[in-house]
Amino acid sequence: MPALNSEFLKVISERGYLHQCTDLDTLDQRAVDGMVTAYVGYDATADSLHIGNLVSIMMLHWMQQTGHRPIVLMGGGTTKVGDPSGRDETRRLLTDEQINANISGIRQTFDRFLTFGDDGNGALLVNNADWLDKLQYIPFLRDVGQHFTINRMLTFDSVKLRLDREQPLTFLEFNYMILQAYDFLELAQRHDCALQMGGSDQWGNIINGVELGRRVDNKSLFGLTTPLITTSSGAKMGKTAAGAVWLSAEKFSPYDYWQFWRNTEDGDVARFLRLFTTMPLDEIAKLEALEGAEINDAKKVLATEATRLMHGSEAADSAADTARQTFEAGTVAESLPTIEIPRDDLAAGMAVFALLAAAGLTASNSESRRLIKGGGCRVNDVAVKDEKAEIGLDALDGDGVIKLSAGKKRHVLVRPV
RNA sequence: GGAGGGGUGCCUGAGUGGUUAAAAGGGGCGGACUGUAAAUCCGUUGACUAUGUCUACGUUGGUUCGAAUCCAACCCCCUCCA
Repeated sequence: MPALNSEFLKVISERGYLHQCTDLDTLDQRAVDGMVTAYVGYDATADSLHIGNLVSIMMLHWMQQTGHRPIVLMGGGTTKVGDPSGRDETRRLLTDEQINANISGIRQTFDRFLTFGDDGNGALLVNNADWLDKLQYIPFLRDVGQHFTINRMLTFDSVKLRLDREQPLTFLEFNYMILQAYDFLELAQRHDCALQMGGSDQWGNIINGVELGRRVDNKSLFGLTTPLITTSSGAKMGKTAAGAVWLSAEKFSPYDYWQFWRNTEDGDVARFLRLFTTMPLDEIAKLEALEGAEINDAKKVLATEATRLMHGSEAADSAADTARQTFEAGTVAESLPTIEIPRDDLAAGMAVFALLAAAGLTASNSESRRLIKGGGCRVNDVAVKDEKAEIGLDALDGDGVIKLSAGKKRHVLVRPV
């Protein structure tokens, strides 16, 4: 790879965000010559983004930090179609209300990473429903559709894989790549956007946009993708006991978020520090040199820094402190997740398995019983042996709470009210 | 429209009348070992205050003492033909 000259691409490349680029040298020169405008699109399939979106968010962040202008494209229009990439099944169709609610949930995340504004390199947030909803079918087919051949569309992974696996692909979904390509064209025309970025699974969709720009407006547009982030043992990143790792604090608490990063595999720590924190590379290099149990120190830095970016310093420090008290000092941290239960219920005696389920540590009473039978449940750090065990007010500790644990890592405080 | 194949638990996938809440693997959860890591080993993996009851093999009915398994209708998917 030739040496990069632009600050933007240097950072992107050194920190590990760069996977593929349509024309790296020319893009590099553009970024040296002046401000580049780039976008990443996010479909509104849920009311929060998740950890898988974080790489591209960080890339937008660095882009702005290095003097360029990021655009966040909310897929209010494309969500109505559904991206078939990487899926065997048609996406569930969402209503307009759901999509709009999801968009308002998602946009909050970006305030942490980008500075929005109309002047200079202030970030923009746009919604492709603004132009897609208004499209006229025949004019669109004539203006845009003529530039796509079915022959070529069938060769893209998003389509090809589905057909190869003999899974149905609806005509609706088949149109997704055209609409995404058209988005790029619109953003190029409206905001002089020259670069689309995204995950490696978006490569096909992205180059369609690049080609459409050249054919329709004779513009030279660029595409750049990030690698799919997996753990060093090969698993897809971002699955925990609770499901996906969400970015919104409502769906996934800062404490859980901190814990997620704290439990990173050894082999991933340095890579994740580069990708998911803004620490200088030389400091990361120092942490990377740690070996054995000392890697835990690097993991704590990773957890705190990543949480700081997402939820702020206060939440990050608090999560780190809660973890320290719980795992290292062996004390009961007041800031652990807490559930409240009626004092009368507790006074009458409550089955531990019911409490586990009520605390959300298990999904059902049956699961609670299995947990207890397997020796995985503790009350105030004492293992519960009898699956029918009950506890009452006498289980309250000096602070008036009960510490309930499922396994070694998941703890909840029970507070009578 | 015609012919054939198929729809099983979170996923993949066995099972063609009865010890089948359904083999096996994956994933998840818990335990042991550790460093809140990985690897490995062990246990567990429908619900219900529970030696039992209920719900579950696309849907709805039927046959039978007994159905994921047989029959009928319907829904959905795939392949080939028109």
